[in-house]
Parts: sequence; structure tokens; C-alpha cells
Amino acid sequence: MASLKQVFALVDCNNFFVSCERVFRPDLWNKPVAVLSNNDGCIVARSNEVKALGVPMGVPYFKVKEVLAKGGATLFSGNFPLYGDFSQRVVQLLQEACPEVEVYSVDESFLEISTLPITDYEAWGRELRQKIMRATGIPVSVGIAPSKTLAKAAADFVKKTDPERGAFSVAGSDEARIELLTWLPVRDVWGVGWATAPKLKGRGVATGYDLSRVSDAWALANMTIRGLKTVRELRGESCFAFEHGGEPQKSIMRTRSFGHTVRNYYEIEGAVATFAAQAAAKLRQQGELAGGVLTYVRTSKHAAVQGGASQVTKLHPASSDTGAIISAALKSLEAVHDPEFGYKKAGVVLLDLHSADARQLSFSDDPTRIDRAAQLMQSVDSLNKKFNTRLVRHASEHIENEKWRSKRELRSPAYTTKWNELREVS
DNA sequence: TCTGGGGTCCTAGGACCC
DNA sequence: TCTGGGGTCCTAGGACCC
Repeated sequence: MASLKQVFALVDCNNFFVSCERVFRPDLWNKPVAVLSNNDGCIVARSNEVKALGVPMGVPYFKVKEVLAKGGATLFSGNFPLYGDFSQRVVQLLQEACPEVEVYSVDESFLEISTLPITDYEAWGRELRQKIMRATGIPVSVGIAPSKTLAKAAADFVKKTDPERGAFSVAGSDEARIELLTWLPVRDVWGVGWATAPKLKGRGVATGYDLSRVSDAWALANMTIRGLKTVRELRGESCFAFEHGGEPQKSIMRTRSFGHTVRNYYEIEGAVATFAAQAAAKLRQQGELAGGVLTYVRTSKHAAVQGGASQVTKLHPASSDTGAIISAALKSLEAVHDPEFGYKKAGVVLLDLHSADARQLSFSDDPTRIDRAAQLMQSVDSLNKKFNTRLVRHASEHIENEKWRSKRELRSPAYTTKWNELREVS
């Protein structure tokens, strides 16, 4: 079979959460808008106007409260279910445009477009952008290239240099690729983070172009194997495979920062049991079993004395039973908890996931007992679904003592409207 | 006073074996 | 008492992503 050279399009929703809020509030177009994280803790989305105020991504809200107020910014507490609805709608449109869609995140998808009859990639990208804008009200940027890393960079380029242009292609043009990489700061290369960027700069690698020109041996020695792949991708060689979807998730996690520093073991136990129960419910919803449970605790990242630890407890046999998963999580908690510390955060991660259909029983397991437990879980899930809340809960969740929960004092009036109840945006 | 949540991948190093 | 190399498997933690 002749293998055709792949062409990737990255479709990136601009300022995604802000753009969703603006669909309901057209008066906020061209006005400064930001969206806050779960506990109104951090800035998780910024309009261009807020970016221009110098507010960085992920910054704690209290640090920029003043500059936002002075700039007349409108703030929203994140309405994440709503953003999920918008996201699905955008993906639907992409699937109509191309059979090969990889949903990379809530606001980004890769398309593999080499088999589509396209004569002008950039014009095709612009057309796709207009279609999405008309149908959803969400502006997107489209980057087109022979590798995912270059497609990401191309979308970034058009968004930052000429957003109305909408799309930028470096497919089939080495001049365009070099123009793009010369513009691209090395810190903004996909896969180069806060730890690697300063090291690279110290060695004279300042742009994406510089990085594309280092030797393979140098890349491998100074970055990881993933770093070497990144370098090759910048040269136009595809190293990160297109994921067609259907690849199962490898872990499920539930984690929350506490509203205050927690010293009381009973309180942490309740939090960890709650996370474990929520993760177990998600696990069953996906029709999967977990082979291990990791529990971790940690102090505030800003505490004078830092502490934190994690431990895995195996599940034999693999299970999706809330009771079994809570027991495992609490066993790990006992091992990692140190009374010397006050903790600010805890989490539970379910590991080694596989489909419940493929369940392997060992000789010592009693299938009847396991089936009864599964039936109980089914009843719990259907009750909780019916009442749209976690009505039935495990005793160890200590629901009479949930002081660890964080407060959301700044919660702004959240729209509960679902996407499909909206009129079309014309 | 106040610093998110959910993921993946890679590596170093310990435990264990011959 | 001191002294080896090579291999696997597992886990904790780092780095990165959105």
C-alpha cells in the first residue's frame, strides 16, 4: 500500500471559555473578559483584552484582582458543563468536514486531511473557520502542517499575528515553515516547558528554528526521547501519531484543594473516601475496572515546610466496587499520612484500567459474591442518577464533616442553559 | 485571608534475581 | 572482609499538556 504523506490540521478554539460566555453576552465582544477556575482560584481563560492587561494564564485571581477591576473586566466562574456542550458541537462540525478527527482537548482537535480533495489548504481552513463561527459563535484558528507540532505552531502564529486571517498552512512550503519557526519562541514550542526552555536558551537555542537545527544526538542528550521527536517534528517529520480515537484512558483521578489547611485525620479520611467514591462512579460509567488505587496528600505549595507523598494499593481482583476502592484508598492514605504536616490537597487516582467485559477472575474469587456487589453498585448508580446527585454515599465519606471543601464566594450567576436549547447564532 | 483539575509519558533508582 | 556485572520489574516523582 502506498503511504501518502500525512497532513495535519489543528483547529484551536480562541480563548475558548471566554468565547462560550460571549455567545450569551454579545455585548462583551471586544471587552475584557476572564474565566475563573473551580474555586475561583485561578484565571483559566482570558480574552485578548485581558491578555493585553498583562494578566498571565493560570495566575491566582487575588494577584490580579486589582488590575482586572481597573481594566473593567467581566469575570465568570467556570461553567464547565456548558463548555463541554460547546466543545461537542464544534467536534460534530469537524467530523462533518473530515472523517479523521482526533479530539485532543476540550478546545483543540487534530484533523488528518491528506485524503481530502483540497487544492488550497489555507482557503479550506478559512472556510472551516467560518462554518464553525456561523454554527456556534466560537472563533477558531486553523494551523496546517506535515506534523502535529508544526500544526500547533501554525495555529498559534495565525492567532497571534493575524487572527482574522483564520488559517495558516506550512504544508508543502519550506519557506513558510522557516518563517513560522523563526517567529516561534522556543518556550512556545509544543513540548518545551518551563524547565527545558531556560536550559535551551542558555545554550543559544532561542527560537523554534534554532531548535529544528540541533543534532539528533544533542537533542537526545539534552532533552528526552520525546524532545528528539519534537525536534524532528519541527523539521516536518511526523513523529507523534494521529490517534484515531477509541484508545482507552489509562487513569481516572479526583482531586481537590481544601478550603483550609487540614490537620485532622478524620477530615482527610472523609475527603479521600469522597474522591475514591466519585472516581469509582466514573469508572463504572465507563464500564471499566481498576487494578490499583493511588492516594496522595500534599501541603500547600507555598507552605514554609513542604511535604507530600503518594502510594499505590493494588486491587485483587480488579474492581469497580466503591467499597473496595475506598478501602484501598484509605489503606494508602494511612501509609502516606504524616501527622507532622497540615495538608492543603489530596487526590485519588485509579490505575491499570481495563474493560469490565474482559474481567479476569482468579480461582479464589467467588463470582456470585462479585456479581452481587456489582448489582448493589448498579442500584446506587441508578438512584444517584435519578436524583441527579450523589444521594447514596459510603459511611467513610464522613458527610457530616466536610469542612475540607473550599468555598466559592465569588461564584457569578452561572448560566444553566444547555447548548441545544439555544437559538442558532446568525 | 486568597494559588485549579485532569491527564500522559519518561526516567532514576531500589529491590530482586542469577 | 572485600568484591561484580547484567538483567528485569516496579514505583515515585518530574515534566509537560490543556
